[in-house]
Amino acid sequence: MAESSKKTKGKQKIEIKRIEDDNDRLVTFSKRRSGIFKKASEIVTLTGVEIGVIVFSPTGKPYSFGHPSIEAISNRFLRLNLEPNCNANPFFEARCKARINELIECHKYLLAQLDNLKERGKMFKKMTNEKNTQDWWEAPIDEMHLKEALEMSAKFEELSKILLDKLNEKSLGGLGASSSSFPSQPRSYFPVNREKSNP
Amino acid sequence: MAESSKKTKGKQKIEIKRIEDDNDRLVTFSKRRSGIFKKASEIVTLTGVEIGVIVFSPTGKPYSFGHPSIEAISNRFLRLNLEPNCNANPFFEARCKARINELIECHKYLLAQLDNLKERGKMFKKMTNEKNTQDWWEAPIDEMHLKEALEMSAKFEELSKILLDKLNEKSLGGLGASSSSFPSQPRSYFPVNREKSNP
DNA sequence: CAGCCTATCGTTAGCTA
DNA sequence: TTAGCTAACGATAGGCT
Repeated sequence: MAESSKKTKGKQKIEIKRIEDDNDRLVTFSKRRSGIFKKASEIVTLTGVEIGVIVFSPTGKPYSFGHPSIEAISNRFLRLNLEPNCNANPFFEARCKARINELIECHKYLLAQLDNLKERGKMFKKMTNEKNTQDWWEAPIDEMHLKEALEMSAKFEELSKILLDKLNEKSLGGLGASSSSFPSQPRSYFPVNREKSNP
Repeated sequence: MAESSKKTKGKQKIEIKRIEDDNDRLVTFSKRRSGIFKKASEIVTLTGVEIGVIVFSPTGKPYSFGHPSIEAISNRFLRLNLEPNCNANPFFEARCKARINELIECHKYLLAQLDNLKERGKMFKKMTNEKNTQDWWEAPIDEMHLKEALEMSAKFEELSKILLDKLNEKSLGGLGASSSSFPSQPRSYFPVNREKSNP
């Protein structure tokens, strides 16, 4: 049929070079950031590796994705432990701990609800084999995202524990010799390929 | 034409779940790692942002991509200037902030899922007015608890904000007003939408 | 492990809201 | 800035070197 029937031009090929238009650049950034975070999430699920991504938007806002956490990745890569935090503030610490604990509780609750509903969703699917009902149910369920959410929950707990640990350790930690191991390689693009001390 | 003329099956759809076969997992990791690094490189060229990616292979090897460099990203994120001013606690603060933001992201994700399922639950109830189905559905749904969960979520955000504020207060009052360079709302993924001082 | 090869699938440019 | 929508484009599963 006539090409006039096409609603949009669809995705067009673009040159990989700076997008000059401010708005386009921002939109492209947002879309691609999401894409990268999704890819990162997928490679974690598929291969079970650890990954961390940090990106600053054109406006300077930081966004990050990390599994199991940015901190864990960062520490593993930098072989760096938390600074001793000389001027520790007990009040602050206590507050922080309390908050974290509340968040954990809240999160667990949400997760339980989610799991519960998910189960029920499955029951529903089993009970109704008619195609029309199956349709509206099946479409938005998106098993993958549910699974992801569950995994994120596990991650959440882990993060919380790490943070609490750090809060406790904090006053004990020594600064010292930690950070010498940062790779001195030219690490842009592609493998760093450093030798590993513990394979 | 006959399908026998096809040389390969091409890319097949796969479930996003752990690849059990060791070799497949490794190959997929390599391919996708390349893909992610390429995407990272492209977003840099297209939008001129700063990004850092660190990933550990299933065998434990570290690979990284960074623009302008992993250190720069890492430092910017951690609000570290590599200066000998090791007396400070910006490490702790920055990490704490990053953590909170990850939790927020995670939490919002879960909440969205929950909301989604809740909607579906309502639709289901509308569609089935038979008492028996209503029974197994209604019982465990517990609308009140759902509402509670949603409220807790709001509370969660509030708490997060409080915590972030405290973190900021602390850095200003605690040590010298030295480094205000790190945005006071280093929210990762899914902005928290606090007021901004410098848009 | 990295490269090549297709056929497919997933991502996203360009618009609109 | 986030949310659809299309139609193309680009990434990649599977298979083989």
